[in-house]
Amino acid sequence: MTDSSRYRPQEIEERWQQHWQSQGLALTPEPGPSGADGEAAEPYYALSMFPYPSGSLHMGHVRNYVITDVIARVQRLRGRAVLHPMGWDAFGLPAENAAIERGVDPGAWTDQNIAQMRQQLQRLGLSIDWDREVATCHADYYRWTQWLFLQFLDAGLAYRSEATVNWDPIDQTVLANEQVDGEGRSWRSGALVEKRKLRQWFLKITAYADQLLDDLPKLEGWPERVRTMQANWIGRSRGAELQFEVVDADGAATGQQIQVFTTRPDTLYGVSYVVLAPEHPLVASLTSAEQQLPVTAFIDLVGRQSDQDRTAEDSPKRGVPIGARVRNPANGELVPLWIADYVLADYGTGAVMGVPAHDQRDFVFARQYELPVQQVIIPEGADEHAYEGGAWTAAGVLIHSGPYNGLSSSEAQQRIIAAAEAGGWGQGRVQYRLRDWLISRQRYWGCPIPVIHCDTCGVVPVPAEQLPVELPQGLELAGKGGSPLARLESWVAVACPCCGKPARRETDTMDTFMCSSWYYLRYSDPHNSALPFSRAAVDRWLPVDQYVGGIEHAILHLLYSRFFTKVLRDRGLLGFDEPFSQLLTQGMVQGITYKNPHSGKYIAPADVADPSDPRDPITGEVLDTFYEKMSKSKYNGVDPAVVIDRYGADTARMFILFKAPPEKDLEWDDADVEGQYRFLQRLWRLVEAAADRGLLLSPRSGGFLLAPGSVPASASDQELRRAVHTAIAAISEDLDGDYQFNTAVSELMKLSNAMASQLEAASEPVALEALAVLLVLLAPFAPHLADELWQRLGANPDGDTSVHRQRWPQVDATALRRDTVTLVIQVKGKVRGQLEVPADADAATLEKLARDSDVAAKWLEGQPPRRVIVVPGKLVNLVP
RNA sequence: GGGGGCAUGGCGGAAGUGGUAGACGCAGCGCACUUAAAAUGCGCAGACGGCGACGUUGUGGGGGUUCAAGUCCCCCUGCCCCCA
Repeated sequence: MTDSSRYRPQEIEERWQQHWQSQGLALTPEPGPSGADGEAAEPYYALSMFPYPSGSLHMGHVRNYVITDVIARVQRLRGRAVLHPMGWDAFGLPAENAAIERGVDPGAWTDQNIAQMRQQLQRLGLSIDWDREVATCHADYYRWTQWLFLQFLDAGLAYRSEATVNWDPIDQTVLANEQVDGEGRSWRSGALVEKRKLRQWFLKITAYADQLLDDLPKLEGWPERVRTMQANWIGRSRGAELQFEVVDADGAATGQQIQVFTTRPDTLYGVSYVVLAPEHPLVASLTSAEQQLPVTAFIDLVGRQSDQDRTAEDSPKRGVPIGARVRNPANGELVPLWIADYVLADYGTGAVMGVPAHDQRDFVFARQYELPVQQVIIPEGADEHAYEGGAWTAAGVLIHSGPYNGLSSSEAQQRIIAAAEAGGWGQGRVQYRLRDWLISRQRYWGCPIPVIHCDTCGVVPVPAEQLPVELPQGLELAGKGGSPLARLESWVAVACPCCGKPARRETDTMDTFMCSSWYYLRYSDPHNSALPFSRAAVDRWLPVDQYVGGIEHAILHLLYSRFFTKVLRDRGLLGFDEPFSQLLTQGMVQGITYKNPHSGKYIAPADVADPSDPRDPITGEVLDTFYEKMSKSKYNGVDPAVVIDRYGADTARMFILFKAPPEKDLEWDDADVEGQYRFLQRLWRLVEAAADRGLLLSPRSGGFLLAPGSVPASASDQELRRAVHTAIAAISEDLDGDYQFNTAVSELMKLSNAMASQLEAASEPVALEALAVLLVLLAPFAPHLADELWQRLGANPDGDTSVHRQRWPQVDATALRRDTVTLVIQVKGKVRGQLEVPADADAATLEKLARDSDVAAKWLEGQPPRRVIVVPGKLVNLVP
């Protein structure tokens, strides 16, 4: 073989990328009748979660965009009109921090990063329609984020309110609940979040809690896990709101009421105290003179704790009585009123009834402060003395509950709620864990909230025709002390759009998740300068057919986007209920990681001399070896650019698709990358050798398949054809709905193996069919190599019949047919032998063949089988 | 504590509705080519026993249903994720 015909990806990939661009292969066609054949092109929308433009592409990005690219390319080959766009989630703190640290302009810094990442992405050979690119930090995009905010405001779904909020002391801003993790830390800075009472903007996502929850079962194309996570997050619980009268020292009603929320109204007779959150508004007025001091001290103490610390089940429960009593509305009993750390002001009514016998937290609390424990529920069928100890929190049968004795928990709940509603002391209520979405941020690099504060008119929206409210440029950013925009007096001071008097701009910017909650809608109509998108465009392309991204967005981004979609639907701006039909949550890309177990230090793989016996290069200690998400601090990252330089994008793509199923974590392994490179080289040699022998494809597009039903004369031709059509069937199935790229690649390998041994003996039409099918099936995975070989086979002499313009091949069922099949003979369920039998033999024939076989003779020892099970085409089981 | 998911060779992973476990690849071993190596090609390869044809055993552990279980049911163990 001449040297010039070796597979050198470095020499072909960039050329094809440029060629595809000049041919407009990735541009979004208008759906509808298209092409000479007049076939209707159905729209297909393939979308990856857009990246934050950090400036450098990592392997997680590569995996994400390659998966979506394969899907987009397959759909094009299947004749769909494909929308496959890309954009940038470009507002956010890294740009602002870079500005503070290095004195650069955040906008310029971001644009430079975008340019750099776009170039890195293009090296992967992605079929992205760059004409539809968006960046959330550009005014022609955020103008519409502001416009949409005003829609929320107009709908009564955006409001400003004073609330106890999460404050990130490092990033100097507030955060939404969704952005605080289980340990009470900021999702971005990792700082322990503090509680502050501030006046902030919220979106009323709770108004859509029911819909967001009830529509989850419709999302059949979503992983069960994500749906469960969202359901847990919304956390709907049904219960009751009950009123306890406050009484004075003599037991006379004072006229004040305490409202408690409970999911267990059936335990009402077991109440031995009532607890208020320390922040509850009635605490001050109800505290008795002698309890004043301890109550004040306690409130001060609790103020320094996080919600997580306060409500964790294993943390100690603390509280103080405030010196007042309330009356149980069911039995008239007087019980003390306490405040305690485990009750939160903004959850439910900020007050709970203490039922130590049937709630674990109440139980711990009651034990600690020697409050009475009254059992009112017993397990069904148990006697009332059978249980003693921890709280019995399950449902059961009521005791010590007056008229409700003997009822089941669920029946008692209904009756007690009914009694409360009739008696005017409570009602049934649904409670959510979901809080309203806090969207204001005291930072510069975000989308300005388009309202103006006027002393006369109050909060005035900026008129739509004055949008965008542009971010002022050239600001001095300090990173401390409130919103930077607030210090820019020339920007803040404006005339009220309503009355014309001097007024002040809102200086908070929006949470970046606002910007990312609607970008997938903008791609349908990215250049619209009159609206964020036209109803026609958005309804044509959406919902997104396939969305691909990381599981880390299971709650935040996906919940917010669903919320946006439902609100915009109710505003008549779009006509569907859910934004994403199918969701694929791809696993992480992990790198091999070495860690010194004693010092805890990470060691770079390059410093480990012998990977089979990894040791610390300095101390010689044996290192721990494991796979973990790639990151700089662990020295376990692999730079995509280095891999592409060395092996080409096609190898990187193939490796990443083959190594693991898409939703599982993927362990990066250089040896496997080499293996993948070898496979592509084998393909190259296989096709080149065929071309050298004069096997050439005519440029006619789509005409490479043999007529359906063709049966070649020779057995070897039939065998090759069977391999070809088996591959078509298997790969088509792997790419249908739930994606199994790993097995699809392995089917390509099998086809290539079959062709390597059978192609030379094959007749020309069968060989050409095999070659063409191989390259079309390969095209979505290794697009450069497939197009190069397609051309080398003569199928693209003028450059306009690219392999990517072909049609996905159809399976010819006759090619899969066999004359004989291997029949497995089992004796008592164990495989004892096999027999070649005619493929069309009926059950009786198969049974006879099996009974008469040597295997039967050997294992049945002359005894006739008691029973025979025949699975036609598969096996015969002889049971002695 | 509640919920969701997972467990298959040395490794990554395959196995429509129960029907030949280990496809495909990596690592490994043998052979060919080579002065040699690399590359390439051909072959072997779950474990145990046997020179062999074969046999036994085997999908985290234990039980069950079935002619037949990686797959279905029950119990247990371990790991991951979400919510407390």
